[in-house]
Amino acid sequence: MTPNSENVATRWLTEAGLRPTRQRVALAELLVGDGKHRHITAESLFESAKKNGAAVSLATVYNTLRAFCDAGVLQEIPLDGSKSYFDTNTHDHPHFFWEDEGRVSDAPAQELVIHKLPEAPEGMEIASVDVVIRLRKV
Amino acid sequence: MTPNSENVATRWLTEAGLRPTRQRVALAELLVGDGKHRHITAESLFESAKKNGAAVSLATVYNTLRAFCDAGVLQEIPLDGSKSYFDTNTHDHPHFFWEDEGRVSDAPAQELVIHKLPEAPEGMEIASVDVVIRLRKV
DNA sequence: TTAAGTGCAAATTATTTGCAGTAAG
DNA sequence: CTTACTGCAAATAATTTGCACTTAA
Repeated sequence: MTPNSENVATRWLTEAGLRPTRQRVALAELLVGDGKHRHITAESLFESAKKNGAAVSLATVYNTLRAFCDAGVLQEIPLDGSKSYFDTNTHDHPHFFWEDEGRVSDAPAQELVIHKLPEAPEGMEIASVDVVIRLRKV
Repeated sequence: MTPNSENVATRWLTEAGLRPTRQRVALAELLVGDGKHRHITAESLFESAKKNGAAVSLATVYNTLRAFCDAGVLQEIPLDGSKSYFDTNTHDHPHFFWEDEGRVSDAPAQELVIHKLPEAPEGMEIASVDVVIRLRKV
């Protein structure tokens, strides 16, 4: 927790048009406090919060993640399987999914070059292009 | 239902090493009976089965879809959101996801050209590359 | 002051499982 | 015959919601 991580978190929230409540600031601090991107699930964020002594209920973690997504400062990573994964990096970029660990990480974006992309059908536009590279042990 | 769709379905099952029971043949017929690819959910397949007079329980639909995936003749489509989608086309190919309808369709594969792909990290190999193009109304 | 946010516990949704019965090889 | 499959109902897992309480603006 850097000295100004709370300010970073608070700014991040207000810029997204979200009221910086105690719980939200605590969660935002864990997400963007050090300027690095994170890949989390509701459960994993809830655990880190507890570890950091932040009193937040699991329901609030869910509601907060949903609010962050709606505000556009967080993005859900499309994976099959039961849990939802979120990423603080909201730019289109590829992900590695480590099948045996059930873990997500960023794939180097500059190493993915899409040369040609299908056009959106009539009356539609492309909201995003999600690329997930699934990895398994050799 | 073409005259030989039952044979197609039965062959599809036995080739996958699955016992062609009455329920499985009925479901396989709905999936591959006419040689076209399908995008379905457990619920949607259950509904079509009922509509076609096939008596199959929902639990069996789930178990069967899981068995088909394990056998490699069906593939889960990675999407966020609560439901699981499945595709009878098991080759790596891009999908359109129609956000407002919650529907999946194939994107023209020949129009996606990936020119450069991140390498798999040490000790890992790429199992598949999933590309989902999310569409929204203009 | 007041609308938005929070925390429980209960509800919902998608999916899986235990187990007794049924059927395919 | 024997082992895998099926169906139900109950269990589980992730997530959402209703509602009384709290708090930021």
